[in-house]
Amino acid sequence: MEALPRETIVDVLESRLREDILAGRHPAGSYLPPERQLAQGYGVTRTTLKHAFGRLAQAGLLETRHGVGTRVRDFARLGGADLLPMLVRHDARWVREVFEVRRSIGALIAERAAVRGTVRQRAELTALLGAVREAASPDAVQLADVEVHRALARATGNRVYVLLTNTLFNAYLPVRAALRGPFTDAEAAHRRLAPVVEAVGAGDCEGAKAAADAYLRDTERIMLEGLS
Amino acid sequence: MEALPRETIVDVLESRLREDILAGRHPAGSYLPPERQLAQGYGVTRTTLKHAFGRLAQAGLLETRHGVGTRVRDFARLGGADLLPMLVRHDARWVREVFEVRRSIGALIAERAAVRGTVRQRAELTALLGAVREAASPDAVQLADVEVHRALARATGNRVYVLLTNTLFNAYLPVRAALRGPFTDAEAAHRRLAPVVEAVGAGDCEGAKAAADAYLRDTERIMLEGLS
DNA sequence: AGTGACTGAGTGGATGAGCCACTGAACCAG
DNA sequence: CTGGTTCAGTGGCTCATCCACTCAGTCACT
Repeated sequence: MEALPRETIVDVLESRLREDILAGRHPAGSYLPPERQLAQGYGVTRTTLKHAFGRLAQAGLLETRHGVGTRVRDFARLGGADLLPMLVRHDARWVREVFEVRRSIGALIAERAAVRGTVRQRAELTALLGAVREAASPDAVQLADVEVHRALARATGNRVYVLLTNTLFNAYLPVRAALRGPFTDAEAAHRRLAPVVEAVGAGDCEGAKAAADAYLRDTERIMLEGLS
Repeated sequence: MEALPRETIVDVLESRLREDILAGRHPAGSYLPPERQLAQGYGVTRTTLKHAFGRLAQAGLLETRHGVGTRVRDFARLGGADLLPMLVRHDARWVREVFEVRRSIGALIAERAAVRGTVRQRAELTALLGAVREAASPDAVQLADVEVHRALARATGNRVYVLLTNTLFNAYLPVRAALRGPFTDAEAAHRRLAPVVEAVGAGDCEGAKAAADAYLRDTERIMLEGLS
């Protein structure tokens, strides 16, 4: 089974603050109330509040200066891709934009993987593709599918592609339950994905690019019509 | 002048821990020593240590479970692009991989911007390009150059491209002093970048892609030869 | 034997009082 | 007007203490 969900006070406080910020209740550039006051307002200790602040600062949402205060960063302008998970959770319209980028980058990755993938990596791809067909539940199919894409990214030989892929998946996985359309039928999912793996396996760079683009376009369509 | 450098204990402790993790002194999957023991080892309070832990957990390097312990995540496999800045700082070999990806994605962005950029955005690009030529110091040229690329990302109409661009810049800007080669001559920098802005302004999608690729290739070459 | 409740050691989570360090503005002396 | 001083307000950090969770071992009961 799954491990997981513990909700500590800091977790809750962090989400609460994040929501307040993303919803614009604390505009970019504005200063938050002093820690002592804010902590009292939320009914927590200053220490606890600071833990939440620390995380949000690390995420790029806040910026604190000793002796001055804590201010909301202009994350829409300067923020990095690690904000995506929280942005997607906060506003589903981001999903479409994520998909568009995912499609372009997915095609790039398939192309590179076809050129650079090692024999070992191609074999791994085939094995992981098989796992998609064998997966028992739609959820498992979805996760198996993700693993194939991670392996594709690794096969580019460029670790930055792996990180980017993870970033995009991190944005997508938390809301994946709503996007399960393409994975209800393991056989069909396997059929859609297979051409990509085959083209990469054959070292067919143009073919891999086209197959990846087609795969991502199909999957995206099915996901979004389920969302409507 | 710049604002900046405060080094709090938590900052130092965080870097120290991060180094220890990235260098593999705490292998992925292994548990860190208990907080009380570790805090004593570093000569700080447990509270302070926990602040540092919080940041690293947010960054995806650690994973804490109540009653069990704190464990090092397999960030190389599962980490997101937000790790890039620390990875680059820790090992310069990442820079080359970042550049390769930057080149591919930069071409994508230019292509989209040519198709989708609004009149207003094209005008902004021209203005920002002008600022590159006018910049007084190499450092200013470099930052003006970055602003042009941010604007290009905005012109795609897809906010995810903006975030990705920021992520890649976040990886690059902390070490930018070592990569100033292309920006010592403002006039030359302007000359290299101009074709991209022009093609985007003209709505020439193929041309923009080619120009961006050429620009990024040139810049990258100059940077890396300065690096040896 | 097998089952299930109980217990205790070890872990992280949270608190609140207290002090230190920094910033900026107001003030004041030159 | 300039430059130093003061002070109120802010975040940084520590400490001592308690709470909550996990896990493995125990032990009585079946």
